[in-house]
Amino acid sequence: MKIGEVAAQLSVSTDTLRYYEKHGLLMPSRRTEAGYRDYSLSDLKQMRFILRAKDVGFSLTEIKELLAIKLYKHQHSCHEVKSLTIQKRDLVAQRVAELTRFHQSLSVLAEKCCGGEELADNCSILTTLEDIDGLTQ
Amino acid sequence: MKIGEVAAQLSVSTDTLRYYEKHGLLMPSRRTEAGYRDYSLSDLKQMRFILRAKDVGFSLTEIKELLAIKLYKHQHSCHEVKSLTIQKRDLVAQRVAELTRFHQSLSVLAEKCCGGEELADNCSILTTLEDIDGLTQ
DNA sequence: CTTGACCTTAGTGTGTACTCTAAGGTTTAT
DNA sequence: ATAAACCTTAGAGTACACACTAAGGTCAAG
Repeated sequence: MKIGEVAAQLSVSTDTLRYYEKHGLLMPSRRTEAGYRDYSLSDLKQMRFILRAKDVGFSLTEIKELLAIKLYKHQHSCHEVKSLTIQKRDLVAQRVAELTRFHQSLSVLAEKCCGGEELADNCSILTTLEDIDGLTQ
Repeated sequence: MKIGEVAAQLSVSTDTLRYYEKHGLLMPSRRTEAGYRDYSLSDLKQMRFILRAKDVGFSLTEIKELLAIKLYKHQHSCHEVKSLTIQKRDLVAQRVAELTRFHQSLSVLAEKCCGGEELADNCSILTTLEDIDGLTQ
């Protein structure tokens, strides 16, 4: 399959496929005489793997690690794979916690403000942001 | 106050202060004869505002908007300020939802895997990532 | 045989928030 | 007078994941 067909079938851009190739995530098995990329079914399968891994939140760098393990499965243990997954999960959990704090603070700010057409001269959002410890107390 | 003193007092780098200036967030009121930045107390106050706004999750671009409103409070309404806050809160909520889905998927993956020293030949994380709909079903 | 759709490469641009570097000037203490 | 500690600028580098561009080659249909 040519790059355009793969792109259409998987709903990605040809740029993305070339980008992944450049970064060692997906090399098409062969090239045509004219130098066009020629993707095999197994290439397609690998691209689906990449997209699914992205879907669950792995970065391209992490996916590259997963692919390396996948390629030589018998040289790696389940422990390694699970470890990567847990690490990522914990990182995501941290980020969720941080964003949840943001959300909480923004909610507090929003509740304090009347939100009316009054001039913002005494807007409680603005004053709270000026005021030390305005959100934590 | 010189840039180094401000930086030390607010625990930021001098680079950050220069960066904020370059991007229109904080202009020191004056310069010394030698061209050194000379920050006033009001500049310090504004920097604290910026840092607090960052703490609650506003981006520098959004903080710039807030500062513009703050500077001409009587030309803006509480509605505008609250609107920015709510918008940001909702954006954060979306991101939290996305990351929570990631977290959920990663947890499912992790639970499926034994995590032992077995070779990864049949690792369920790897096979699930290959398998269409493996996570949503 | 030419038009249009496709492909190639290398390289640049995007957004976010800095961080670092080079090459130099200033201030303060000794 | 000189060294250390500070300051200045412009510009490059970092991470992430692409998107876009230019300049050109290839392929299928009419």
